[in-house]
Amino acid sequence: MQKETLCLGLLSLGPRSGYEIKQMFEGPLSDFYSLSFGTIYPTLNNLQSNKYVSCKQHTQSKKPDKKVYTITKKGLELMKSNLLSDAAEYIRSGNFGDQIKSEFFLLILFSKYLPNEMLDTVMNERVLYLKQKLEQFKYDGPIPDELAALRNEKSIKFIRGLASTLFETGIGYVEKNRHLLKE
Amino acid sequence: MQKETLCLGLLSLGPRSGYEIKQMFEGPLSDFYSLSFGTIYPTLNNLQSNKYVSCKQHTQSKKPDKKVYTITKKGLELMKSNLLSDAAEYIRSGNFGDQIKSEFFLLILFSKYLPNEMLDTVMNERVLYLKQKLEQFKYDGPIPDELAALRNEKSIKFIRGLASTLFETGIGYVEKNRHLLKE
DNA sequence: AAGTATCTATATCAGGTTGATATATATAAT
DNA sequence: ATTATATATATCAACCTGATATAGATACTT
Repeated sequence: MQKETLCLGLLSLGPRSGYEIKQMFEGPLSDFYSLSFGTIYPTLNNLQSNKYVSCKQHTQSKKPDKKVYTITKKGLELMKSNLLSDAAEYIRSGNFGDQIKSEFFLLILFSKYLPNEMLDTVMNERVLYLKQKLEQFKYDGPIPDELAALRNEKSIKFIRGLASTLFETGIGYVEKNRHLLKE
Repeated sequence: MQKETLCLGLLSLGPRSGYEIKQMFEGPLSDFYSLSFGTIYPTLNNLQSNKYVSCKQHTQSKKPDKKVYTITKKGLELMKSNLLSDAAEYIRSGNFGDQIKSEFFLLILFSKYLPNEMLDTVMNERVLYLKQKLEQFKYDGPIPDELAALRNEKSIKFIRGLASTLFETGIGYVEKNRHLLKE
């Protein structure tokens, strides 16, 4: 998916700054997709100069200006149109898998060359990480209003459920089978 | 993990050409990690000029030479040493998650802007892909000798089991809950 | 029998992305 | 008082990817 379409899509969920978009990629989206500042900021500037988003500068005393972007009608139309062609391209290409780089997996793959202590630490930290992530996906307590609206979105519900199930399964498998890597 | 360490690690499983390493990334490794030709070939050349791998040219009549690389003792030592520092860095960094770019996830996230037919096709193709992958991970029939040796590796058994469980869970969830995205 | 497509096999490179760094201030912790 | 962390935007070298070039073998199709 083009970075423009992705940024427009995120802005369609509500007005946000570049910094806040990055926070989404580092938080709830981190297990699915990510973009760096070096991509986000130029993309937003480009979208703005083509009138796909509008920008309100929130001047804060002696802090750098906070630029909050809002998607325009023109931007929403472009997003919908691009999304459709992206989906068509996804089908056409035949690449239905995800692009993944897993450091953890590589460490497991070559684990016979690692001391047992190191392998244990890697496993412990990974399981801890997965459990934290699971809690975040399952969390149903109070959150800021603008995020609460997202909770009711069908796609968000579906994704949270999928992520929870997968993380639970992953944790269970690792805890049950990690001993197999030693012995 | 450095590309050198990764290539050495794969060559530690048996001698291979650059093309064959790429095939591993497109096949069984595709859901965990990948490198492109533009990275693999220069890396192998670099490893060779530093004597971490040796190279045997298999001249085939009028086909381009096939360069089969074998890890050296020096290379194995470098690999083990790098692996240890990579594991330490994994712990130190605090980044226990994987780097993921999932086109499928983005299409689901923005699925309310997609026509139902398109969403159905995306879902059908994705489930089909997951089922094929699952079969590959579970497959226990005859395979070439050099691959059969890998089957007995503890790490491979662990990973195949993990992948099978996760794919099964993913397929089950999508089939049971995909209707929630419409309505 | 000729033509098309796909597979093996290596190599290079433009273009795009990342990860690091720079800048500036506020706040929390030590 | 100092250090570390968080907010906030921007830029850029270094690196990686995806595309393209080359070249012959094999498979299939009309």
